Amino acid sequence: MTQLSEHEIIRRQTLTELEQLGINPYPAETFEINDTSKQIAELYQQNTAAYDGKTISIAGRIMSKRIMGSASFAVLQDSQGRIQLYISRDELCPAEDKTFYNTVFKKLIDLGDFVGITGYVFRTKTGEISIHVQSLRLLSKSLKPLPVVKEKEGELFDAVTDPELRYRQRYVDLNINPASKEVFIKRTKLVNSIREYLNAKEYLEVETPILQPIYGGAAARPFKTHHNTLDMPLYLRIANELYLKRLIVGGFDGVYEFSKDFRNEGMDRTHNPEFTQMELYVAYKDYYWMMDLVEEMVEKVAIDVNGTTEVQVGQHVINFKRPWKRYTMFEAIKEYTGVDISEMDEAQLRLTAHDLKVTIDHTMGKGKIIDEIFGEHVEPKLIQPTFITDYPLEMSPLAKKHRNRPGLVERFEAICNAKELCNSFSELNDPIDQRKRFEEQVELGKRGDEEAMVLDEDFLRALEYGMPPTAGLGIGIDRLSMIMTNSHSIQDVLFFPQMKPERFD
RNA sequence: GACCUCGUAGCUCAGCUGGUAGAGCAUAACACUUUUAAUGUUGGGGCCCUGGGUUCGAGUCCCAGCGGGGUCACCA
Repeated sequence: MTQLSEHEIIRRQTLTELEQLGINPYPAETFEINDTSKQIAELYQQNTAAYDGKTISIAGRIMSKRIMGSASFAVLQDSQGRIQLYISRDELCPAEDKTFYNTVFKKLIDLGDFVGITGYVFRTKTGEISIHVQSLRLLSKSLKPLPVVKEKEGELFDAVTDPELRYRQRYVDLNINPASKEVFIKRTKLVNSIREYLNAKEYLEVETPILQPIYGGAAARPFKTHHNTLDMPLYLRIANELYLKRLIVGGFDGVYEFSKDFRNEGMDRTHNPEFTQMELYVAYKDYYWMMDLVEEMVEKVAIDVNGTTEVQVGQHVINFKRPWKRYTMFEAIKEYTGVDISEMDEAQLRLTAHDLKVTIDHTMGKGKIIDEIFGEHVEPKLIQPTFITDYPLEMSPLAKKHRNRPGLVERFEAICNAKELCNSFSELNDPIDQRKRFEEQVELGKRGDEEAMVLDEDFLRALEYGMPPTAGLGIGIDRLSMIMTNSHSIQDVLFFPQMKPERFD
């Protein structure tokens, strides 16, 4: 343990003093609550009479104290917000003995302590809805001082903005930064919104393994672990695609999963080693159908989370109202570079890339070069939600070949705020083609591509039994949350983002 | 991985061309019966991220490390 600060020493002393006065700083008995700060503020605002003669009982942390002799004001923060307390000595201590007010309340109750209070609602001279306290009970003592953030007319003073403190000690951040709390409430609304939408269509929410003997479904480096009893390596999943498709083979028409996936790669403001995806597979559908679904679902999410289809994101206002623009990848490149590459061979593509100042190397094939041109010249310009369709075959080993465009697959991504929002295709259900594509991946792996896919015999066996035509979708929940909450960094939408260990010396 | 940048009291931050540590809030004591960034008076509180170096002297300059943030690269 680190050395105690002056504040911490003093708070430990007050613990002893409380005990000497017969007050348990961590009582076990339940304190019954019958209201919240938010409800009181809203209801009293509308109808003062609603609280006539009513004794309310709420609990939370003391966030500030203003003592003026034998009367005091304090601010109580509960899960819903804050409300002012008015405490008068002679009401808290009607008898001769004023110890509870003079000593316990004034000196031994600190900022951050949890208290339960009863009293009645009124409005102060200055018009603030407050609680006239009749009884106060310590529910839990705080031994470390929370940072004190003050506020006047919406302006914050001494707000804690240090990202390190906010991410490492999220419990502190949530207590003192209401905006931070709001982000996480919105994230949950977003997840609920998607779930409602998919449940209404009667798709089945399922769970599939996180520990997998063979990882698959995406191009990424996995985390490896080991099972002791079986004495075998296991991988943390990088995607759940292959398991969900097995369920479509098994006869479900629509399955989805919110899944934590793990990728052992670089970290930056849009990548955390563990992240959440929602993957959906629907039988007898194709990627065109899935585009309609994504538009409808994300539009609903925007409304459920923010009440409108328009969301402020950085400098832009992004509008999720349907319909979204749709381009094939070739059309998009032509639109933003003026060059039509749809008929080019690899040599011509290399020249074009050079002309467009896109850096490429010799290991890149046709598909990769196209992807580089797109990534350099198109993606950064796509702010409003836009579908890009029909990707090069080489980049998409799990997608079905395009019905009438050779060399391409039936795949789309939705791009928004210059970032991929989701990825979807008409799923490859031809087991012979799938085996070939896996084998090509294995070749890439042998040549040193650490992200190449691994051949999954059991998955191929499943396809050989037959999988109906299926549309699949993966949508990044963290990225969508970032957009819907105007968050600059993925760390702002994860309660506990991954960080290097803190040192406690 | 490369480069840039930051690390000083519980919190927010000053600290000059190197001269021995400052403010506001918080905290402690006193006063105050409708305050609201409450106020007034008086105190206490620092391994200046860590370790080396230069120097008579380092919070400050140099090197290395640790941690955070950013840009780029890698990567979906």
